[in-house]
Amino acid sequence: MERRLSDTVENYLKVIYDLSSDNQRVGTGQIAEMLNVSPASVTDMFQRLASEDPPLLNYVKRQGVALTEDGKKAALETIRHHRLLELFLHEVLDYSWDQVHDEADRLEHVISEDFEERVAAVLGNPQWGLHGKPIPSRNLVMPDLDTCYLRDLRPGQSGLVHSVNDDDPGLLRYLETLGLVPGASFEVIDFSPYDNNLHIRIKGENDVVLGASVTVQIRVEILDLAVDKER
Amino acid sequence: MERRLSDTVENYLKVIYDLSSDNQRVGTGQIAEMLNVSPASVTDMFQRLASEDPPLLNYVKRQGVALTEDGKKAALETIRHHRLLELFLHEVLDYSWDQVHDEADRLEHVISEDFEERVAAVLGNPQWGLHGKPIPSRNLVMPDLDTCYLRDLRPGQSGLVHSVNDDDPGLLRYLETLGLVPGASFEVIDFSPYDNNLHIRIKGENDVVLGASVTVQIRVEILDLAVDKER
DNA sequence: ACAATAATTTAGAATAGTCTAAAATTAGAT
DNA sequence: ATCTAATTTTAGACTATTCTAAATTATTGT
Repeated sequence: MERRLSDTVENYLKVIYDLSSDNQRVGTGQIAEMLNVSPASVTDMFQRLASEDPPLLNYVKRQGVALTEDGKKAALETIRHHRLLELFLHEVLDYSWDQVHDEADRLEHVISEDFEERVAAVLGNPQWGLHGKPIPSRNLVMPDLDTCYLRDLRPGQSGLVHSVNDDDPGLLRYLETLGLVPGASFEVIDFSPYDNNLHIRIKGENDVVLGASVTVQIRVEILDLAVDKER
Repeated sequence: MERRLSDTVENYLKVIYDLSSDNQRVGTGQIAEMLNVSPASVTDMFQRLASEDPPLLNYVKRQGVALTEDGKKAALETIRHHRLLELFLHEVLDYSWDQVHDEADRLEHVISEDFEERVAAVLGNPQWGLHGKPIPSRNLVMPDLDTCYLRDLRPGQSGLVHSVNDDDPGLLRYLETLGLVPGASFEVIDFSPYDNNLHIRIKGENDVVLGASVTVQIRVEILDLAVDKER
C-alpha cells in the first residue's frame, strides 16, 4: 500500500482526475496545456504510469487515458490535501480565498498523513472546501454531486452557487465583489447566444452580465426544477 | 536576488552550515554521512555550487568547502523556515517536540515568504525555537551565542540548558522524562574520564548519569563563572 | 473520398542528481 | 622518510523528467 509518488506524478494524476469528470478519456493535449509541458512529455508519462505495478492509469495508444482505481485514490489523496490546506491557510493564517491556491499546490505534496489528520481535526473535519468544492473523505470517497455549470442555465431558471474554481486569483477577487460566492442564489435574466453572455440577478446584489469564461468556472444547483437541464 | 534553489541544494547548504560552526571547512565525508549519499556525489555537488553565479560556496580541491555570504544566507533562510515550522506545528497542530523535526524538514523547502511571515506573526515573531535554538531573524542574522556543550563541563560547575538537537525523537523523549529541557538548570556532580559519563543533578528533578552520545546534543550556558571553559 | 489540419507518438538529446569502482592524494605511524 | 590507511576525486553509467523535430494517425469539410 505504501507508494511514494513524486510531486510530478501527483500533479499528473490530479489533473487527469479533474479533466476526466467531464469527458471519459483525456488526451495528451489537454494535459500538456494544464501542466505547461509538451504533449510528447505527456505521452512519456502516460506510458510510465500505465506500466507501474499496479498501474495508475489505463493507456491505449491514441485514445487517451483513464485512471485506474489506484490512480483515482492517489488523485483524491492529493485533492484532499489541497482542499484541507486551502481552508487551513484561510482559517488559521488568514489567507484570502484568492491567495490559498498557489501555496496549497506546493504544500499538498509534502505533508504527511499525520499533518492531514491534524489539520482536518483543527478544522472540524470539514466536508466542503473554501471555494465550495467537496473535500474527499479520509477514506477517499468523493461525493457524487448533482450540479451543473452556470453556463448551462437559461433565462427563467434560478440557481444556487455551489462552487467556484480556486485557481484564478483575479477571477476570485472579481466574483467576491459581485457577491457570487458559494451559497449565493440568483436568477437568470437573459442569455445571448452570439457572445455567450449570461445576464443574471444575484439576490441581495446587483445584476451582472457574465462572459463564457467566467460562467464556466462556477458550478450551481438548479433551484427551478420545472426546466430540465441539458448538457 | 531571486534564486530558486532545489530542495537538494537547500539541504546541502543547511548541513554545511551546521557542520561549519564547529570546524572551519567541511569535507565530503562528513556531509556524505549527514545526507546519506556517497562522497563522490558530494564532490559533484561542491563543484556545482562553487560554479554557480554567484557561487554559494568556496571549494578548493581536497580542502573541503566553506559557505560564501550568499550560501550562508540561503542556509539561514532554510533554518529559519525549519525552526518557525517546528514551533508552529507544536503550537497550532499540537505536535510533540519529538515529532516536529521530520515534518518541518519537508515543509521548509516549499513554503513561501508569505507563509513564513504569517507563521512568524501568529507565533509573535519568536526568537527561540521549540528546542531552544535561535531562530534567524527575518533579515537572516543569526545571533552569536556564548554557549558550550554539556560534555565540556566539569564537576563543580553549574549550568542552564540552552538548547537540544531536534533530530532524534528517541533522545528527545528521553530528555523530556529527565526534565532536561531548555531552561532547566543543573549542577555537575561527577565526571568519569574512562567512559565519558557525566553525572549531573537537575534542579527539581533527580540525579542522572549521561553518556557521551547524549551530552553532545545539549548546549548549555555556564552559570558558575569561576571556572573557565576550555575549547 | 480525400486533402488539409489537428493530435499523438517516436526518436534523440539535455539536465539534475545519484551511484560504483578505480585512481589520486593526503595523513599517520613507526 | 616511507608505507599504510583514510579521504577525495575522476570516470562512466543510471533514472526521472523534460525538450524539439520528425513521423504517424485521426478528423473533418467539401
